[in-house]
Amino acid sequence: METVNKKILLVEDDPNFGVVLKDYLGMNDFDVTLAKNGMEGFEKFRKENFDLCILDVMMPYKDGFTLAKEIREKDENIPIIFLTAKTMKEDVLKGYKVGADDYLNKPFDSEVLLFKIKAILQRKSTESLADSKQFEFQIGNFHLNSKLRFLTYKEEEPIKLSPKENELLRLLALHENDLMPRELALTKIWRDDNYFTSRSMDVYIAKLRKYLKKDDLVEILNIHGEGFRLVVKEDADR
Amino acid sequence: METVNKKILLVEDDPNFGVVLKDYLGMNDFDVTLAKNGMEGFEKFRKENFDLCILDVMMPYKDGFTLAKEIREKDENIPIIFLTAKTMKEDVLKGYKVGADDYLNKPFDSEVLLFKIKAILQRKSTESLADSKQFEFQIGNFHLNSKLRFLTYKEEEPIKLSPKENELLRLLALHENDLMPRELALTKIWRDDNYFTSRSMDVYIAKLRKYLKKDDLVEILNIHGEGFRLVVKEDADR
DNA sequence: TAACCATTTAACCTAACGTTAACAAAAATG
DNA sequence: CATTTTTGTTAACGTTAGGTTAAATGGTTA
Repeated sequence: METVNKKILLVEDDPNFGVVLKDYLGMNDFDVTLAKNGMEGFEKFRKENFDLCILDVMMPYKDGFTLAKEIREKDENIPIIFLTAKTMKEDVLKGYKVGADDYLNKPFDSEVLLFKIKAILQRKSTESLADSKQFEFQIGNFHLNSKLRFLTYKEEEPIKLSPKENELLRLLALHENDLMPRELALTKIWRDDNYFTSRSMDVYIAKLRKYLKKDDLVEILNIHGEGFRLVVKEDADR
Repeated sequence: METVNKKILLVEDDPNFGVVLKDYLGMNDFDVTLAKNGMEGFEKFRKENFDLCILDVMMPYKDGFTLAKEIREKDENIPIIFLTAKTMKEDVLKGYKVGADDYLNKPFDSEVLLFKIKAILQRKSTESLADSKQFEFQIGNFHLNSKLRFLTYKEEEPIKLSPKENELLRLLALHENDLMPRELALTKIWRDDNYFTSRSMDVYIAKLRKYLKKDDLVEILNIHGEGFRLVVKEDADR
């Protein structure tokens, strides 16, 4: 089968290390573009469509986090792996805020990096099955405009939705009458699947249920241990 | 969320190394069963449902390759990783013949093993998404939706099934009118074949019989000492 | 700084689930 | 036909997931 190599943007200021890593990844069937600093990295990012970014944190002029933030503005889904010399907690936190997919502390085993890359790309590729560009939904007698974050019941005044409410309802709508796995919402919306994000999600399910109570045809059911299901019953009139 | 740990069968004759490795994997959220030789390894493999096998090649009585061949006869898809002291070409070839998924030469970096395991399991799990599993069944007048865990009788309100009820009924349906061996359900669903899981399964058979009582055409028969049979009689009307 | 809003965290409660025990019935064994 | 093994059924129990409300946090804006 014809398979195109995955494209990786590698931003690393140490030229020796950068070239070695680039060659290593190249030998493993990745197309690697090497940038020597954050500035150059962003330029290259804008010109090409990469599948994954590997960013050194400690770089002159523009550090990895700042670069990541800029990259995220252009593409909120691209996987980012940080290379960092320090294990400092604040750095890790900072990284997660800009949506790091993984971390590696230098020095690291190159084979480990390879497996992380493969694992992330695989995860993303299965996730993207759920990716959709649909932003408007008819849900029973409700209409959801996910771009404007409006939920309208019949001819009433639209209800304003918060970002999280909106994303969650949209994800449910994308799976209308089908299972929307907990894990999917947590990784897509909260970007982290742990006890607290899970509880947070439950809070938002409660909020959505409150909104949706207006329409008897619509309800959010739980499938224990699996996720939720947005059920839209057939209108008896039709 | 209910996430069951992956089960690994580790067959390693060096007791010290075996225990260390078992503990290390255990710390990383794997359930590891350790066997001291090929014989014991195969016994344990038959009793439980593992997700992956790690086999030492050099072992007394029964070497890793022979064991792998036996394991492959029972399950042609289970991932196998070989641990070997030598890098000899013929061994590598021999390993690939029995379908090795990966190799590690001793001594190896434990973190590398960890990433190999994760990568392999992830690959297998996405592969298995593709081999279209059947999740919907017509059972007499019942309809089973195994994805949403619903059992619907004619036009009545669907009955919610618990995960175990659902899996068990699905397994019976896959063997409709045929024997569904006890051992199969126990290893596949309970992942362990012992007295207690066996009694637990009987409890679930009772629950399913209660649900299925609505339809005279459907019943679960026991075949003493063998297993169960989901019988669907022909509808006289058709 | 105060006031506001979205989100997270905490606390507490209920429902769902699976296992186990206990006892009954049926089938196999010899 | 007495005994053992396997299966059937019910109920109690402990654990975990989910539901709900309110308070804490944190960022933004006036």
